[in-house]
Amino acid sequence: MPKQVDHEERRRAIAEAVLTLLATRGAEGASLRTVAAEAGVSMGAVQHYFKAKEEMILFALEYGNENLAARMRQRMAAHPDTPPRDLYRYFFTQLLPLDEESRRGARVWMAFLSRAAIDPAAQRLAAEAYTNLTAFVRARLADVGVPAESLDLASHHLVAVLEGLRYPLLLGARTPEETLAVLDAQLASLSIPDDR
Amino acid sequence: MPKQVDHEERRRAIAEAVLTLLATRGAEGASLRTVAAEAGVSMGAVQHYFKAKEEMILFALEYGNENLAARMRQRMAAHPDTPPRDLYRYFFTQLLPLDEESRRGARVWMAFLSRAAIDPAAQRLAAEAYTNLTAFVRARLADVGVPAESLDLASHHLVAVLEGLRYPLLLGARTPEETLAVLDAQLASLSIPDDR
DNA sequence: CGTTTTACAATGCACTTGCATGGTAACAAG
DNA sequence: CTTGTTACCATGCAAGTGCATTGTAAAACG
Repeated sequence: MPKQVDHEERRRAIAEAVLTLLATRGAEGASLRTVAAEAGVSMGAVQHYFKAKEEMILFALEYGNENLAARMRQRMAAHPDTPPRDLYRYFFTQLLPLDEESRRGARVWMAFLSRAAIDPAAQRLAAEAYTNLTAFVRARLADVGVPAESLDLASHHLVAVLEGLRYPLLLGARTPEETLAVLDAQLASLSIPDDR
Repeated sequence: MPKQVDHEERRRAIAEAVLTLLATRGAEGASLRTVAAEAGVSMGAVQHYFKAKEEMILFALEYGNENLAARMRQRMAAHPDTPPRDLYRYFFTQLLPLDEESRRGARVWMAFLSRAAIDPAAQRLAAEAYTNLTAFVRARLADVGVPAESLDLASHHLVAVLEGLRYPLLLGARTPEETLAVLDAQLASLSIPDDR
């Protein structure tokens, strides 16, 4: 066997380039050539690791999702001593495009959605991402004592608010203050027991 | 002067074709040629009415927004005898992709958003559309007696919920029942006086 | 050593893209 | 009838697209 290369590592590096291009230049901006240039490799390399463009895009989107989820878990784990009550608002604000990193994520997610509206494979991926996010939010709400019988509705409701706050904020139709006010109102409406 | 043609009418007809293509084949599916074919005219005709593709797309998006707003107003006006209390939930459900027409609208709006993330002109248009929608929702909430001091927050909150319910429903990650349950929960949380 | 498999690189191809150009047909104004 | 303006249509073009093909260098294996 020839040159030993970490296959998956290379694919992830290319996926990073795809995500950057999706965020900065949109879906049309991610061609085989621009991706290769962004990743600093030749077009042949990209073709070597992905047999078709569709596979490349889908891999990048999936990678982006897993990566986001991993970073979230990592951040939650980085504060093991902080009680859930103090942590969960921080977690939810991380899902809003308030800094450059999450702005990029929101842009990628928009490109993802617009593709999912057309491409069934992307649609399945996006639906799965929604399911995972909802499950995660549900677990956070359970952490802070939202009663079991309202967990379904509360998590659906909160995910909708988070999703709906994202785009107006990203486009500048809302200020961060207005956005956070709505988030706080939503969190306040949850039936959280205030035991110390 | 030559053949008398309703200039604006032709542009709107082409805009309809653009919206159809955006909804069915996404942003990449709306090329000058496909638009011409969808509208049943030659490519030269499209070029005659729009000097550049960007102008065509932006016009179509603007037209789509105005059209949606007009249809909404028309539907509200079609029931002049119904009290606001009974009308406003109907109005809000119309903004969710529950039937084919509003599903098309939601798909167009997604294409709009993904373009707005890249193109500043589209961004301005989209931000304006959010502002208009929020103002309209605010007026509806005022109609049903939401107190003045909570109108800002309530309208922002409700718009976020509507926006956030749209995409998971469109992608099949939520059922219509789950979606409407969240909407009803949001409406129930408003401080509406229940006079008689 | 030689062979084989992997990891690219370079180029070519058919196709689509937005746009420019040149022409033509129709109709109103003089 | 002539002229001028409008409303197209047909075609051409450079650039970009995804993908196939071919070539090459390197390293593990016999």
